[in-house]
Amino acid sequence: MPAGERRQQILDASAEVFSRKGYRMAAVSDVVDVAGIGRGTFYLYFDSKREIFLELIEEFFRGYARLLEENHRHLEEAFDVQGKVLRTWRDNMLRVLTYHKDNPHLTDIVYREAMGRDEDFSARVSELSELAREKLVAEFQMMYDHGMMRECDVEVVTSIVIGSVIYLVMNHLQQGNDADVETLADMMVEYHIRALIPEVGNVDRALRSALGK
Amino acid sequence: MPAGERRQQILDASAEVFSRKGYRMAAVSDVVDVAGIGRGTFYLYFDSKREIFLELIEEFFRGYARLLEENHRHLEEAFDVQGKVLRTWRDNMLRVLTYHKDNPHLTDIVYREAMGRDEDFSARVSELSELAREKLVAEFQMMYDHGMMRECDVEVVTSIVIGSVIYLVMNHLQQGNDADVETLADMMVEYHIRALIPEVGNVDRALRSALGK
Amino acid sequence: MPAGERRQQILDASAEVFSRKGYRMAAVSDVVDVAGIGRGTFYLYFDSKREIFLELIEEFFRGYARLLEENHRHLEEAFDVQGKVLRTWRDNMLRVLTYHKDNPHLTDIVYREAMGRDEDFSARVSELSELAREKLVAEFQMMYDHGMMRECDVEVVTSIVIGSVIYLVMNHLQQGNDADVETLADMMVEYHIRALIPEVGNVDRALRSALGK
Amino acid sequence: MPAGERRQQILDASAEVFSRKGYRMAAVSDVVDVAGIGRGTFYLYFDSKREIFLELIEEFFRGYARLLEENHRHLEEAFDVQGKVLRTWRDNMLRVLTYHKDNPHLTDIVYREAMGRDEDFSARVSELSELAREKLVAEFQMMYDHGMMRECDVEVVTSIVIGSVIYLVMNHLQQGNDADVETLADMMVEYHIRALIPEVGNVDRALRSALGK
DNA sequence: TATGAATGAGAATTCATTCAT
DNA sequence: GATGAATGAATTCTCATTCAT
Repeated sequence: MPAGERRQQILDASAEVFSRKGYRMAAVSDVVDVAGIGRGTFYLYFDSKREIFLELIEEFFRGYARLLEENHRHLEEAFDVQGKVLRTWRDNMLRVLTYHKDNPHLTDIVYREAMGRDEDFSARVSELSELAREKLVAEFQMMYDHGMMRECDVEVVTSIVIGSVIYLVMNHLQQGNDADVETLADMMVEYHIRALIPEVGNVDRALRSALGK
Repeated sequence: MPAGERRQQILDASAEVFSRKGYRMAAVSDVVDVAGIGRGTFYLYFDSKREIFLELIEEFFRGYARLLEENHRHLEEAFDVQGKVLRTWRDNMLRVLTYHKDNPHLTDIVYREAMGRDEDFSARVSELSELAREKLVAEFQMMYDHGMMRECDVEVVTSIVIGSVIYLVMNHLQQGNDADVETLADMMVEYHIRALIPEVGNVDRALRSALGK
Repeated sequence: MPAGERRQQILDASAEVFSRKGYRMAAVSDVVDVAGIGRGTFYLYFDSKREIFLELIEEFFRGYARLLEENHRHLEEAFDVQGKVLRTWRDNMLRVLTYHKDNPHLTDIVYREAMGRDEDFSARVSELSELAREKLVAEFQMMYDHGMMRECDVEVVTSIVIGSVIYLVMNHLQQGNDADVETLADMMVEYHIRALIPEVGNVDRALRSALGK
Repeated sequence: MPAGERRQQILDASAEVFSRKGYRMAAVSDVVDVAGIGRGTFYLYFDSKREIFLELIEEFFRGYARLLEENHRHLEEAFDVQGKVLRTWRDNMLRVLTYHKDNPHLTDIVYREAMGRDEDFSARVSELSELAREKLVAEFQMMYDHGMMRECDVEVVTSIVIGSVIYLVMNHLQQGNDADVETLADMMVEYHIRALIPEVGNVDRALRSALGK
């Protein structure tokens, strides 16, 4: 089997195992059993249990960062087109939810396991979280600067939105709770638009624009 | 030393240790060192490391549940008084944030550590989280039933609010992030009132009523 | 059992095991079996297998260094007394051989195991060997300076004597080969006096003086 | 590449690696890396790590035994020629030192590593050492029988000489300690002649004869 | 009640050897 | 012949828990 595939196979197995048992409870033994390989083979591809766990986290944030940058670009472009911003923001939210839904194990690992204070990797996790957060702050700042948000503390607002996304994902998109991701995105967007719109009188128009109805 | 005090002393020590090092990294050894007792003494008061951890979690949720019930009662009573509901809701939010701020170790343990999938206690944590969630759902349902919320999915809204609270607490009230809890409560309440108010035209009045300005 | 005794008990057991099986082949498991203690108990007293091995080596060289200093002092004092030097040198040699005979396990470990290139401790072993060697060089230099040795390269002579001592110890005093240590000392002393005496004509007198016959 | 050459190439690589890292620390991996061959190729030429190590030791002792036999023959022949014995003995010593100097890796392996108690090969090493020793004992016995040595314990004397040779080699001819091998041989021979000569009055003549001065 | 030395099950990791290509 | 990916037995070390004092 080609080295790349074998590596991915082990990554996949470990994602499943870490998600199911948690980092500490998961033994390398469990991972190799699921991957259907020998104990030593694991160490041909990864230096340690810690390393593969970090790799999964990096993988999640790599994809997430890419997505957020894409979103950022879409939003920037949307400002040039009349009435496009909110619709774009809604599409961005949909992509964020979809990303989590499509990567249930990684999502689980990042939001449940990696948060834990494990001196082995909590520093790196904080760093990556912070990077993601900064991208979101930038996005909100941009909307704020374009007068699309009422007077508010952008940092706090970002926390509110991120928290609501994470909690929504964990409660409605994980573990068989497969709510319809489009509906959830619409609800989220409506919620935050109502909360943030500068002129409440424009709410209906804004919602129509964002949700395409 | 009286048994009760000794027990609490150990609980306090373990809260600090678990919060600092995490459940898995924290050794019983660390706890007894901080508590200034012998290794065996620990086991006179608690059956196991798992048990004391669960006890801390129960302690957090016991206090939280009491608070939420109190909040619920206040809200119920508020419905009888003209223009009191939103102000009460704001007070409730303040109490929720204050509770977390006043119990930083327990907050840390519950939201960072206890989330982890550990067969030792994740079942119980889910159960307790669910109980807390149900109380919040009930509160929102009550507001909804009184026509204080627009047409929406109460479950989803509850998730959004809970997520925003947790993330705000973890990012703005933990670890030396000493934001002013009243200001945060006001921001939160304004945010969610704007998002949820049935008639957007009444927003200013609602905010004035809620925030007492 | 007092901590000091327990520690010594483990040291003794490990000396026996390391001497019998060698550092690499000896498992911590073997040591605790011989000591009659639990696996974890070992780690209450020593940080690692490497550490206890180094401790044994340090123990050997600590005793050896003390002995060599004592010898040095005796020799210095002997220069003040007519006809005492060679006799003292013979007593010193006897003490050296006796030290090795009395510490068979440590001797075995130092000369057979510790010589091996193990990056874990070979540096420290070299350092200690060098210290012992320097003391012996000093002793020979002192005799040389007092005109008790013919013109020669003191470094080379020291190597010759050390080598002969080690090989004699390993072949005649180890593993049940318990030759009489006094006889061996006499043979050694006679050998080296003959090899080193400045005036060959004085040999008989020198030997009589050294061997007390 | 012809099988014989390939085999020797691996032997050379392993000699270097074992000498540098020691038997236990050296991985088969290191050997194949140095030899520039594949992992499996190693096992086409040698059954195991143990086997190649033993092979190196056998190689050392094969050469050494050959040399000692040659020395023995020279000595036997020397007895027929007036005043030739000591000169021959000196030449023999020179060849012994030269052999070690010319085979630094094997020397290192035999005297540092192979001494270790490793059930894998220590029995064989003892056997080979004993064979070499016996040849040297025979040589000394022959000299003793021809009245060229004073009354003494030949076994002990052999130990002394072997020990001095080994220690001299390890301290003055290994690892960049590039002493002149002829000078060392002369010093050694002078030392042992002085120590062993039956009539001390003949020492000067003996030394002149041995060292050719 | 309080103690802390002792325990041993369990986990991560290494590396000599095999074998399908 | 040559290769190197795969293997798994074996080893070191940790730490929650017990129990004799």
